[in-house]
Amino acid sequence: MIPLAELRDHPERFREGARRKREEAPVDEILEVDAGARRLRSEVEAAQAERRRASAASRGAPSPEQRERLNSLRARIQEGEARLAELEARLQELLLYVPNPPHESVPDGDDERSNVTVRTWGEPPRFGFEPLPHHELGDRLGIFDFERAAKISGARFAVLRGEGARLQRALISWMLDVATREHGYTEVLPPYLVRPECMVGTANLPDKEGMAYQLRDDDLYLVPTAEVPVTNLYREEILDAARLPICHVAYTACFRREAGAAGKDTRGYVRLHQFDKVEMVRFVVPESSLDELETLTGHAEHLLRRLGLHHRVLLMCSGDMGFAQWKKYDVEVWAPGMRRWLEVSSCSAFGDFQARRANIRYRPAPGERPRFLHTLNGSGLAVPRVLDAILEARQREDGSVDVPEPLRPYMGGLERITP
RNA sequence: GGAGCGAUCGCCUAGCUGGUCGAGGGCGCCGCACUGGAAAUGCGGUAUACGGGGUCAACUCGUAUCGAGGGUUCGAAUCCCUCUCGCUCCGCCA
Repeated sequence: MIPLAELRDHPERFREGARRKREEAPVDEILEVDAGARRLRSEVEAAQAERRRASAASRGAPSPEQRERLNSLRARIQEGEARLAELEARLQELLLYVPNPPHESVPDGDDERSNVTVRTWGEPPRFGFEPLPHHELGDRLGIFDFERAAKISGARFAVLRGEGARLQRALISWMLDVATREHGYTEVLPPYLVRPECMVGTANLPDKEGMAYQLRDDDLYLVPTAEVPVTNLYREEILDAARLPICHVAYTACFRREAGAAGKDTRGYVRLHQFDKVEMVRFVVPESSLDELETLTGHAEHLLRRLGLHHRVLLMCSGDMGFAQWKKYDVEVWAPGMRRWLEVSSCSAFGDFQARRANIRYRPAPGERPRFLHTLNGSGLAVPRVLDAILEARQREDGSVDVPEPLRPYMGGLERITP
């Protein structure tokens, strides 16, 4: 949510922000509704002030004439209030559709072609043979079962078996341990079902309606990412500045309808309706927001370095970054079997955009007025694609796969998965 | 699923025989006094939103806000209705 007062004073900033993001923003309609609401509000307030005075003056025993006048005042006030409530509801609704303008360091561009590679780590692994894509490796190792997944749940679901399931579990545990032990995060294990206001708080609603699974009999959504429950942990709260930054890491399964992705990534363990992800969320003071984004991105990269996986960091251009983000980096890992980059983390700074929606504030110092804090989040990491990269990058000619060093303790010391 | 209780200012709480209640008390916090310094104590201050005025800062005026919405009334935190949320007990279940 963007501040109305700022939009009123500088509408061009938000028009420009939306233009850069290649999105629509109902700026003119907001200005119009706002102007009307303001006019009406002063009228209603004047009438209320009059009623208040008159009612107090005639306290206890209003004369018939006074009574009549007050009754007509009440009618006017009620009518005005009703119309005002409509206008304000409309205004609030419209404000939810104004995108967060990108930070000035965000490059302009239409789509992913304008993203900027800020750094690359490592080299693509070399093989003395033709490396296989992970789904073929997985078949040979017997760790994927897409056919039965489809039988029980449909397309874009996966069943992992044996060492595959174990490897996934190892990745989750290891990533949580690195985040908590080395990067200073506090682990939380949140609910997978959330109320609609949480989805609005993180801006997964109303703009991205249709992305999340909704329950039929209860007004709840299945979380599309841990970002939603974790960010909303402190909704409607005023936090002590001394507590900031608050850093949480959470593992959850994530559920996405992938409605707009028909035909995309249909092969392999890449794009699923349900997948595991470890997510980092930071609540910070506004001043440190963009530094925090670098820190957060660094944490995601660190995991890939430890796994020895070739990866790169992209600064998202304005047209490719999404409605709520202020600035965003994607971290992509190289999958040599498929010969393509896989997005395994998306690290975003939101400014106070989410904090306004979820009403998360902090008190800078005792006695001072509360301010909105800033939120950030980033994957650390999306598990399936990391697993893909591991399989593909660490495969041998005989179809076996070396378990990366850091994960071995989590696999009972297992060094290699063999067919 | 059944029964009951509750929702007030950062936190806890009073008010609920309708006006003097934006709202008392305590805690916390801020300032001052006292002190060598501190504790204790005393005094004062301490909500948010929107709008008007303003050297657009301090500040000041107005209006609203006692879970939400509606009703009764000249006037509602206080009375009535609906809803939401939370808690407790019973049932059920892992």
